Amino acid sequence: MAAGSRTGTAVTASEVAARIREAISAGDVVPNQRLVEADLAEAYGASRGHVRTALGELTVEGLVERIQNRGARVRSVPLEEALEIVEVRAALEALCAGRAAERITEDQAEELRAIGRAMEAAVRDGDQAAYARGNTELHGMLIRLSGQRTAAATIDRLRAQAVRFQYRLSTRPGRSQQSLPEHLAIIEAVCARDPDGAARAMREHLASVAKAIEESVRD
Amino acid sequence: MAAGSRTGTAVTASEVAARIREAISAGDVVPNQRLVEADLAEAYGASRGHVRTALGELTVEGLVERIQNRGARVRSVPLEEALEIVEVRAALEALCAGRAAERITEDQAEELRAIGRAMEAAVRDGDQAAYARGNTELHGMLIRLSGQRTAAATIDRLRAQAVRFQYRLSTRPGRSQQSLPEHLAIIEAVCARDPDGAARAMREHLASVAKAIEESVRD
DNA sequence: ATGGTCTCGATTGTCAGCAATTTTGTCACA
DNA sequence: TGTGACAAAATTGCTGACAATCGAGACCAT
Repeated sequence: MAAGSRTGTAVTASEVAARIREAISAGDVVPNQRLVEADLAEAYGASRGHVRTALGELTVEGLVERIQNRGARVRSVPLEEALEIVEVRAALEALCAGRAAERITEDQAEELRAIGRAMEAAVRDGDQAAYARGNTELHGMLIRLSGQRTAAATIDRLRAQAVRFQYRLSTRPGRSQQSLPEHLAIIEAVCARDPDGAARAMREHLASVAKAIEESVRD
Repeated sequence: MAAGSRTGTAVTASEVAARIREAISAGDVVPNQRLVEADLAEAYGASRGHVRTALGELTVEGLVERIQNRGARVRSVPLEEALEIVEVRAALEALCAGRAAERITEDQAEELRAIGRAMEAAVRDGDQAAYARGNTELHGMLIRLSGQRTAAATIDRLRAQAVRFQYRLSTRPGRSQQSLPEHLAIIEAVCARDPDGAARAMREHLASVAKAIEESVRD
């Protein structure tokens, strides 16, 4: 609905896919919501054919579920699978954290510490949005520093699937107080160029995330 | 070419995708080989539209590369990326091996040991095909035992991408002699219900695979 | 021979329309 | 009121035709 259609511009299938991906990430469309081809086509100013192929892409990526003759809906990821995803992310982000610790330069280490300080400040000021931003930056920077493109792509895809749980978590009161020391431990280990320590700290952090997700669903 | 078209049966897009996946795995089509839509349509007895969506799927999976107006080709995975893939697989299969060690029953342990004995016999008899079969069974069984569906799917997808290097490796003389003890160590740790040991043994095994791949390309 | 331009064939990309299927709405009847 | 049958609407699935694009080879001038 928020999406206007610019007349004249031809919107490709991958552009449509990107828009839908964003809409899912932002929570504009919720799990199990139907994605009607004709509606999307009008909303994004694309042909139905392009919308169709976009939905195909998203199905392979695991964001969308399709049933024969019944159309596409946003896939609803069950708790059990979300925990699996966090487990896999733990393995991969631990790998990345270790590699990052091996490769980080002094300038980059200072940048990482700055993120840590910003997150501390955010917790002190109770600024949830700033904390979430720092969280994203931290994980993103470690993945970038690792130079592991395959792991990066895999993590991205998995995170997109579990976005609903991530969202729940970040708005949970007291969550940042708990995770801040975990994040600082990761930063410390990476800046100390301790690969094993960094990997361990990352695994512990994501184990705590898994636990928090489980608790947040119990309510 | 080997693929005949059964007249009368309607071949769906995912069936075509499966056939092409097989063809890539089996080495019937080689990297950089063009995949012409009309040819595939005739070979598999499908419409061009179905072939098109199949190629779309495979592109998202990373098996196929598409260039605007120039069609699809089998993606050629560079060495550097193949090593990244093995690294990611190491992290994920180590996770699976650990979980398998936690969950394995006595019956399953005996089955695992049987695979180990078969692999020993294959090396003794110089039966490369049997060894490769055991290798596949072993890794597959550990992944299944772990119960980690997300990791399983990810590993599958990655392995399909790097299949060319796997193939090179298995035909390399002396390779099985080197990897047999690594495999046996994994089996032993899993059957001893030692998760950390199993994970470590798996990581070491895949580090050795990475090294062997690098060497095999240098020639 | 070399380089440039042009044309043609091969191939991909796109669309509109129709067929098939599911869902929704209506109505008669117990 | 509830239920089943049936018609109508909505939606997806598919195909065939056409437009757009690219590469190869012919042809020509230098």
